[in-house]
Amino acid sequence: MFSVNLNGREEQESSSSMALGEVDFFSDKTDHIHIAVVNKEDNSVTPRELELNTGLQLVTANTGNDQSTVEDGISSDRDRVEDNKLAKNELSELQVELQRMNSENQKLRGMLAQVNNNYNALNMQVEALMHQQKNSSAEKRKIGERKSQEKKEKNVESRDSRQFMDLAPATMNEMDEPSNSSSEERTLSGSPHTNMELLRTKRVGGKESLESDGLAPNKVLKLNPSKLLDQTPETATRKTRVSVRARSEAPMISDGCQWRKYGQKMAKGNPCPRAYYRCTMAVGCPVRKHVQRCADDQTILITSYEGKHNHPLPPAALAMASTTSAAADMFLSGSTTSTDGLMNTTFPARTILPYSSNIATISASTPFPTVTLDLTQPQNSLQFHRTSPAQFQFPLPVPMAQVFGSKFSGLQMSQDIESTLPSQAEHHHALKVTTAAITADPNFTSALAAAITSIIGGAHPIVSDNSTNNNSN
DNA sequence: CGCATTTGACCAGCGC
DNA sequence: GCGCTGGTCAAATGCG
Repeated sequence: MFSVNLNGREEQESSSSMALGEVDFFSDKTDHIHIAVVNKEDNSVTPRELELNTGLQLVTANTGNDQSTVEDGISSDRDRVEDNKLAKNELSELQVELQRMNSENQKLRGMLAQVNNNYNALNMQVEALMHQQKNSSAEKRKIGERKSQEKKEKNVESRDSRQFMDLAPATMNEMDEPSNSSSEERTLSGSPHTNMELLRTKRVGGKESLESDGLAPNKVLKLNPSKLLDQTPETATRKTRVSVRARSEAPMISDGCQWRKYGQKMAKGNPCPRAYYRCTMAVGCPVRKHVQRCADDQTILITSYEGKHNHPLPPAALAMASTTSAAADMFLSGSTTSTDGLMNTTFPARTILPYSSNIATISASTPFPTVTLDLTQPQNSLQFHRTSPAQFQFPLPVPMAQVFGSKFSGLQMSQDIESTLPSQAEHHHALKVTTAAITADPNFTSALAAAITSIIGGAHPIVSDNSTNNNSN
């Protein structure tokens, strides 16, 4: 026996002079309930059939006079009544759940839209910054050229030679083989895209033809960061260096790829030698990496990756490759939607990057724009280094952001703007989980793969297989 | 013997 | 022009 507060039409009935009534739950109909309305004054019973909303409005509560009394009814139908009530309760629960999920979905859509807006705004800022830097460098170059021309003008009697110099860059642009480095450099500053293509073309057939699709040759090092920023995303990604700092006693972190050591040098200011490795998983793979211990803390292993794999990667290598490639691509692609940086991976990083809660910094003060992933910070301490007076911050793709989580020290970029996107607290838990996994797991690749797998819900078969993907070193 | 590593030499960029 | 430095090459060496 319980009281039922009925909304709508039945409530109107209860508020009338025939307030007391009986609800007949024995009816077979689910949408109609027979109510025997009892007149208070003469106790006459008037059978009524009301259309009841059997959905969400049922509330079990005692409401004093304004209530309807439900009788147990006929004992032989008691089971059916119970079943009916259970079904209705279940239905209402499902509808409540559905509503809750809908509202949650709406929230998520809103958040996604907000993040997309932030991302687009940030990309616009990056592009504006690049244009600004490009213009300023072009002005400086013009000034420099003018000064040098004025110097030459003192030595050159004929004015015609100066006019020739002014025309030189445009002319050189159309030449296949620039005759000297200075003119080449002028050419490079003219049209970034064309120039990078030119560089690539020049290298093919040379002694480094194997690397024609790969790393920056020494000539490319002449390019300053502003020029690098002007490159096409595809080319720029190859020139971008992704550096990973991790604590490890091992001489090299296991990242799932096969590497061959081709050199070792003592670097200035560091007692530990720097080892040079190239990827040997495919002939002509342009990917290089440098491994060096930190001078300050020799337990920290600094691994720098350059280039893009030209072959399929094993699952264990996929995580790192996707992460580093996405980092480089993220940094240099601006607003492009190209997934070029993820080439040869089956890991659709961008498709699983709805949110990002991490702040990162990029260093463009080096010859290469360098993305630094710092895994040495204490976990869950959301912080980033400030090693340059001005920096530009933007969110990371989720594979990096969530894998490296709050350990991410940041990407530093010597620019004059600073903006910070709002972090989203709901990701902190996932970040803690993944970063904790990395911290606890001595095998870097395993932790990466496991973390990413957990992030994408196992949609991609990233499986850590240490026995088959061990590093050759 | 084949492959990976080591290591000195070489090259190019850059600053003075 | 010279020296320093980073990066790469290739012969020598080691290892299974």
